[in-house]
Amino acid sequence: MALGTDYPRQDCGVARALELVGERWTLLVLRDCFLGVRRFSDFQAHLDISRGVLAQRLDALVSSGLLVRVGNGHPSYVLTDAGLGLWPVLHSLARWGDEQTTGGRLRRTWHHAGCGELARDGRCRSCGETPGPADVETRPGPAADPGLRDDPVSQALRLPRRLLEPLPLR
Amino acid sequence: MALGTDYPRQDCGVARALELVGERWTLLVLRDCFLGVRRFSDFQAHLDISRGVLAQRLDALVSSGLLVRVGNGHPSYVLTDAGLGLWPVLHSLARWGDEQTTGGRLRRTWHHAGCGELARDGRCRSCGETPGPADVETRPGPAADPGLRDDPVSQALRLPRRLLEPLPLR
DNA sequence: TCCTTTTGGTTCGATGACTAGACCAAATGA
DNA sequence: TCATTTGGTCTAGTCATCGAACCAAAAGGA
Repeated sequence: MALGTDYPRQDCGVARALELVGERWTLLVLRDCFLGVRRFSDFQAHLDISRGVLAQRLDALVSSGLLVRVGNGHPSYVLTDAGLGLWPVLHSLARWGDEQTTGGRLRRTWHHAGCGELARDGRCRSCGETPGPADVETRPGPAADPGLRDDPVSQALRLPRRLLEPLPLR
Repeated sequence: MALGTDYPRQDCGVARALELVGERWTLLVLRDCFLGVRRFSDFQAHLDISRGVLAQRLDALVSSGLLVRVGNGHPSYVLTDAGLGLWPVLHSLARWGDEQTTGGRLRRTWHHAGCGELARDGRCRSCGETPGPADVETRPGPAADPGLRDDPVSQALRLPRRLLEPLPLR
């Protein structure tokens, strides 16, 4: 890997993970994948990321096997099993970020679909299971700021959504 | 925050979290804090990080309230409650990084002290509890590479260690 | 079919971040 | 008291990221 992106002499899973997902924007691209974003222009509209960096991040995620490029023409980018394994990381990171900056109120809530809300450790408060991302539903939470963005992706995310399902755009 | 480090127009806990801990090296500094590293020179010896960036990261972590500087002379850097809240993130990230790069064998294992090994979701396989970091013990795992480093911190981490306790150095 | 628009990029120059290495003052230890 | 360690700062060079312009292929409409 290129200088400035790897940690070659660290014997630790955190360092190996950060070589795959530690660059600027990468975890936000993957978060969007969980939310149902799949196409280049939708990532761009939702993230305000420069096109060059977005192209480089998508390429890197595909070549490291976290995303697959689906379709010949204008492709979709879809999480692989390796990418799906990041769900616990992204869920705990989202919760911690909200806790630090809103005093515990969430910008977005996470639910075991048809059951109960998820606790901090990812378990359903109602049934005690730890659902995978395909069984999780998300909704805007009490600390959401609807005035911050108005792109089509943000609009679609104002309704309850099942994770991983493509957003109803275009 | 400086340009290139924040995500000002993202209404999401992940973005807020990454503004606090998303810069290069920051999560590895915090990982070292959980492992018991507390002093500037020990971070430097263990991380091979440039001194300027290490100083900037420690300053930033102190001013965002994730670390406190303890002592007048040569200070120690110790996790606050806010910093301790990152334990689930770092544990799941370490596991995922190992899974991606060693085929599931761990570079380091995590145990509920005096009880059982931790599962991927942080629960003790033996008693079912989810211990906080103060009750977790860590040991080199089957995928550890003892030839990679030979600094004093790495040597101290070859024995079982309780998280958060200062390493027996100097 | 042709024409237009959208999409998915690439390329460019400017700016900001990270690097290794030199340097230094205060704290510590003998 | 003196030498060494520690915890930094500073600098010049390299690398990454930025916004903007540009472009070809794909998709959609007449």
